[in-house]
Amino acid sequence: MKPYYITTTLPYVNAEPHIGFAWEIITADVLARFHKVMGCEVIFNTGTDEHGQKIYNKAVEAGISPQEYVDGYAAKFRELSTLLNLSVTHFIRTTDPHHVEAAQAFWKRCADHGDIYKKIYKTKYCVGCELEKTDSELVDNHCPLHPQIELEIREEENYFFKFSAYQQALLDLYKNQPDFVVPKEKLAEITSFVAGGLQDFSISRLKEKMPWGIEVPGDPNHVMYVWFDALINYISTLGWPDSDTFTQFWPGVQIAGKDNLRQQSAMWQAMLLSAQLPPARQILINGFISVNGEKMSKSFGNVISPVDMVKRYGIDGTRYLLLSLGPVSGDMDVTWEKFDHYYNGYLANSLGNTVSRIANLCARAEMSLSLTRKESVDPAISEALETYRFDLALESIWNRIKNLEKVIDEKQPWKLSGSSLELFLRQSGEEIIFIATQLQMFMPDTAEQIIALFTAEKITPPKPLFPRLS
RNA sequence: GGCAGGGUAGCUCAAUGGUGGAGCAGAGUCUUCAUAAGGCUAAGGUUGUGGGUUCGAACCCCACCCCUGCUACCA
Repeated sequence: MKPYYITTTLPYVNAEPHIGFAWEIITADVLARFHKVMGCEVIFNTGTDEHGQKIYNKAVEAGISPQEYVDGYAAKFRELSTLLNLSVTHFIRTTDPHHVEAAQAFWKRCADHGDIYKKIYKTKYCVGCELEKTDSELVDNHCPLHPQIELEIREEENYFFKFSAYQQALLDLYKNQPDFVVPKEKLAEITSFVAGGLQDFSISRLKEKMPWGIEVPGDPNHVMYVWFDALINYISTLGWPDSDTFTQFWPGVQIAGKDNLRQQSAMWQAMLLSAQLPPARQILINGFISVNGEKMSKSFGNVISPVDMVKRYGIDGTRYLLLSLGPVSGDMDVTWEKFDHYYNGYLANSLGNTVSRIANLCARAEMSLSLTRKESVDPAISEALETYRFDLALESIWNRIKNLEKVIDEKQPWKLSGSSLELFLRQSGEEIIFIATQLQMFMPDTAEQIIALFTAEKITPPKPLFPRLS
């Protein structure tokens, strides 16, 4: 069987699971299920990114050990698989012992290849905040919170990765593989970034200042910078360095948010090249979800969590609403009102109601139809999924539902009887089973329920699949 | 500032040189098998602005206005 490997990015565990990540992982799930249906052996990876300064600070703040802190969040992210009915096969935590070993082995390979060196790293420090500041945080080269205080320059010795050595190799990769990053605007963006010149980046932190990380091999005074360690999960989860699974499944497809473009499609690829491993097969970049035109944030109080969505719309309702949002490449704006509107229109009134109509007609007729399921994927759907247009795939399914509704109105089966009624019920029953079969990747439970309903010995009037919201 | 993408019906978007389309919302109408669901019909656009090329422009060219993203060490 052909191997197919897909992975999400690992969410950083300093907050509750976010709707944007739910979107990312649901699209990954559809791709995983799709490839499985197409006959591939599938590995679907996700997990949690657990090291670094922010987590360390939060743990200290909460008065618990970093490990306790991340254990709590890792459990919550693991629950997403159940919450959203995901076909995840691998869940990796960057604190897993195997990942730690793999990260150290990876570091050694980069070092052996001559791509890691020590350098004095200058940081800007605001005495007012007692914090290091990055350039992007500064206004006019001053801390925005303490503009009257001059920033101190502090120096520390860090390990650096020779990112700059991979400029040409990355440009060649983008050129030779025009679908390496999708959508293509993002490939253009990363190409222009890399073409503009690369600076080596620091990949370690002094342990005495920030101990929560993987120890640098051969230097107990340093831990790896969280990015360097986290990216390696994509192969450590496959058992790298010593594993047949790795050789069989790598390279794979990576899904990431647009804020991750550079890390995934440039830094990580350079790291792989340095370790003399093949680059990823493809990076799929998705946009952000905003709420009513505003960025989702706790301070605005407008956060929509996947848990809340599932409570209101059910698992498959949530999956549908997120998948139908639109081309995953762009940003999408949502509101609860819009979600309700689409839920009622597409799920309750269209799909759910059509299933009820036909099932009721069948039940009244008391005929034995003996319908059976047939596995097949509509070419329109595989075509849409090859280009990651989840919205178009769903649209093509809903066109069939709409058409079925038209046929019901035209044929007026409630006025039919005998063989003409049987013919109608058989045809529409087969059509609804076909529709449900197409829905399997998107709404697995709903699909099974519909198929079970219509392949039953005796078809009975069902409960509403998606009760209308008032 | 530079680079990239975009501005089409009230809303979300489709249509890349040949009579501007769909869904949703709103209007009218038919129907009752169904979750007060469904079908049909009509209406709705000077395609951001100004110029140009062309027999013909939403589409190509020039200028301008507006929106979004990127312009590296935040995980």
